[in-house]
Amino acid sequence: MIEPDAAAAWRSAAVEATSDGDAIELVELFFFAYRDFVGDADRLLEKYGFGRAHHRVIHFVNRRPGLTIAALLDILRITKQSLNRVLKQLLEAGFVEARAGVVDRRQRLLYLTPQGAKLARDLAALQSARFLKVMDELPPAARGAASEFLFAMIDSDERERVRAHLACAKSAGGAP
Amino acid sequence: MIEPDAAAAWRSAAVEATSDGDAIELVELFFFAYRDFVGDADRLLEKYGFGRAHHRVIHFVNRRPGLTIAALLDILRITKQSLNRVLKQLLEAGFVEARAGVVDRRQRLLYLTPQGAKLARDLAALQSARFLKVMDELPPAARGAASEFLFAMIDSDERERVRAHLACAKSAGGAP
DNA sequence: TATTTACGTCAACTATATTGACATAAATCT
DNA sequence: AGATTTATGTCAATATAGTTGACGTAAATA
Repeated sequence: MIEPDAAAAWRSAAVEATSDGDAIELVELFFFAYRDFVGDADRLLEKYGFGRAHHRVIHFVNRRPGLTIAALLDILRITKQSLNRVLKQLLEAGFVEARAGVVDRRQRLLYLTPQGAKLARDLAALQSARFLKVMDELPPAARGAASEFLFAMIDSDERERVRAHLACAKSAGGAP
Repeated sequence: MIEPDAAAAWRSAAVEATSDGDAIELVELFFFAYRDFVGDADRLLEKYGFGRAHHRVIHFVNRRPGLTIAALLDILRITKQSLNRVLKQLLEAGFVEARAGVVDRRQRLLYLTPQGAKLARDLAALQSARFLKVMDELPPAARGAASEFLFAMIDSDERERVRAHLACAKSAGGAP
């Protein structure tokens, strides 16, 4: 076999150097990959009458219980008015709850209710499943490269913040 | 040095197997990476009064000159009414032109005008630049893995179509 | 006490998508 | 040739997710 499959062909072509044409292909692959990636969750959210905006709130509150409004706005990069609309819906529907901050009572610390936690688990399971399947399909040597690649795609002046977010979420999610 | 950087640490952790927790990290990295990736183009489009929807049309018409409306709808997965709004703007602003199909005169074959082609080049340059920089930062062995990873992230029943699209665009873009 | 901070809210607007109905011209089937 | 299907355009109403700007309130802080 001269060309086992197209993915392998791209790979071998890109090992030495990456041309401008290859980069455009990556642009398109990224577009299609993200489209399908969010599609999984969209179908589940529809059953609850929620959209992607609700998903993002549920996701990040799940990852960092006790998140403040300001911190969430900083992650999502939207205005408080825009967040407030979806957050209000999630609060009223009983998926998220807000407790007054203990150190600073102006802050509203966000937590998922059991119902919200279940939806978060279901959504995470869908999206994790895609990644786990992908990692299974990929040769072992390429697996770590995926996260390195995604991390490198983030604005360099944002990486430290993302790294801190991941580390914080890891400790928050891990210990009881 | 025990831990040169966080990306390498994730890599070594993921080489053997990918856990559920790792997958959630990938979900977040994908979110942040896509957010920053589209941000580049957004800032340029703003100067023209265009949005992401216009970008997608310009991108795919540039990649496949002579694309029909139906083919574009199939790629973008939106309704004709939604496409029509942005397409009309692009036609009126002189970035895209439509010629009647030669074999089937009902079809409107889409092409970029010189002005549209310039914007397409500028947008592509921005997004390619990010990928080229990323590929430069990544160890050579990880470069091909990026496209393999993105391709694997696409719905399996869609991959053939995407592969065909890339092959077609490659030949269309290459020859004069 | 004065000011700043964290957050909520009302209002108007934009961009992008949807569904549904209907129109037209060209291709194709019978 | 007439009937039907196909490719596309268009009008209208609606939904979601975002924006800017202005104003309010309670709590922390200078």
